[in-house]
Amino acid sequence: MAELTRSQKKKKRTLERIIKASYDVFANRGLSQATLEEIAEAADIGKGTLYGHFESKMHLIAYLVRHSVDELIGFMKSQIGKPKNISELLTVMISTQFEFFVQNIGMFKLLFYARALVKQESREPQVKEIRKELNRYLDFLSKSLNGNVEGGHRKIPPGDLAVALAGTVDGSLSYWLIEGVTSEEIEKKANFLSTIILKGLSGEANL
Amino acid sequence: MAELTRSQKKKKRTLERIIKASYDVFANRGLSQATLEEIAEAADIGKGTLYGHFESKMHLIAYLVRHSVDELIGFMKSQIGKPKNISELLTVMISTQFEFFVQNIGMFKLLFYARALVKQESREPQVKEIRKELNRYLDFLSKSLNGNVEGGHRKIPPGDLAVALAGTVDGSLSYWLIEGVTSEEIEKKANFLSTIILKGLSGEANL
DNA sequence: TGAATAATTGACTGGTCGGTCAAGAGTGAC
DNA sequence: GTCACTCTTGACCGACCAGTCAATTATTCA
Repeated sequence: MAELTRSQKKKKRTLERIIKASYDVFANRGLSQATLEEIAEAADIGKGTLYGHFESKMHLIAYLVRHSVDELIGFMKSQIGKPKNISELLTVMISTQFEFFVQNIGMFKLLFYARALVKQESREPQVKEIRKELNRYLDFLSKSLNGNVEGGHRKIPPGDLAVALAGTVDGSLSYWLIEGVTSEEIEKKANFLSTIILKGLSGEANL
Repeated sequence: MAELTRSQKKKKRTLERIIKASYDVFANRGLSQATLEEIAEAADIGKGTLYGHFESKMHLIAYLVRHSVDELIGFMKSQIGKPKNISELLTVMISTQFEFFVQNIGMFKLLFYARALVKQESREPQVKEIRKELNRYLDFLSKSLNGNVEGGHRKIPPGDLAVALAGTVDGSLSYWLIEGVTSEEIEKKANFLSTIILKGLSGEANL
């Protein structure tokens, strides 16, 4: 099953280097500013090698978005566990999201840029796929909010709740990053914000 | 004072056309994808004319960001008036922000792209100015939250409140735009979100 | 009117960068 | 070893685009 030849293993290692380098370069330089030469340089490989792994720059970006969403959802799942009531669930979901992004600023920036990208008209077919990935994340939040609560109909459509959650976390983070707030400070501020949102949501959520 | 020659009036009209066209093109195509040819085409002027009004593409972007922030702050000021308590103030500030952006999606997108831009390392000196503009908006929110309330110290630093406000509104809107939600729906959803945030903030704000 | 000044134009240029591909290096099987 | 196959490479190509500038058109004012 996992019998990889030396050649395949080498290729896999190269791929991993490409991914790591891509996150760094895209996060620091932006999707458009980042060049494939920069990425190749950062990954310490030749530019042509990139095309052995990805069809185009946009395919690479789409891959990274999918990868980020996978990681984010995976981490959320691992943290959500089996909370007893919606209040607990909301607390966990908000703080987990903050935690994940603070630990993975590169992914946060990438997803932020992706959110900008899908607002633009584009001839690139990959953009549609990227939009799908962002919606997949919202769907995951929706489902989690809907499924993990024991009975009782929701007054708030889960989709709206999901947007409120994701939007608040992402929006706040995006402003803090502009102000140059440090990770530690963000952690503290995020805590305070969690409380606020939680209070608001809980009240409305017919807790 | 306002004695403009015909020549100056013409130049002014051209400038207005450029600004209008720039918003359209930048909003729809993104800061990088948008080309000066497209903007000139949309404004129905020659490309060279752009350089009679702006030193460079980045200067144009910086101008638009400043202009958007001016408009946004102006509109907020006109709506805030003299609310009696913080609850009223918060309600007005949240809904006003939503209203402004729903009415001016182009400016919303531009400011969103600008928020992405300032996260990227860049050799362009104009980017620093754009960052300043975004912070100017946060400062305005801070000051409004701080100044317009009669006595009583705040438990929450106004700066954090400002980020919570702006972040929530911008973040939610950015997700709704991805989902393709219509203006009417946004207005309704925004209302609901206002309530949530308000409840959360008010509780915490020691109302 | 006509000379001076201001505004506008769009063909052109130089640099950048995504993508290509023929050549080379590494690996595997015999 | 050696042949076939896979992976990697970076010089090169063509498209694109910000920015320039000499020529053109419009305005001003005497």
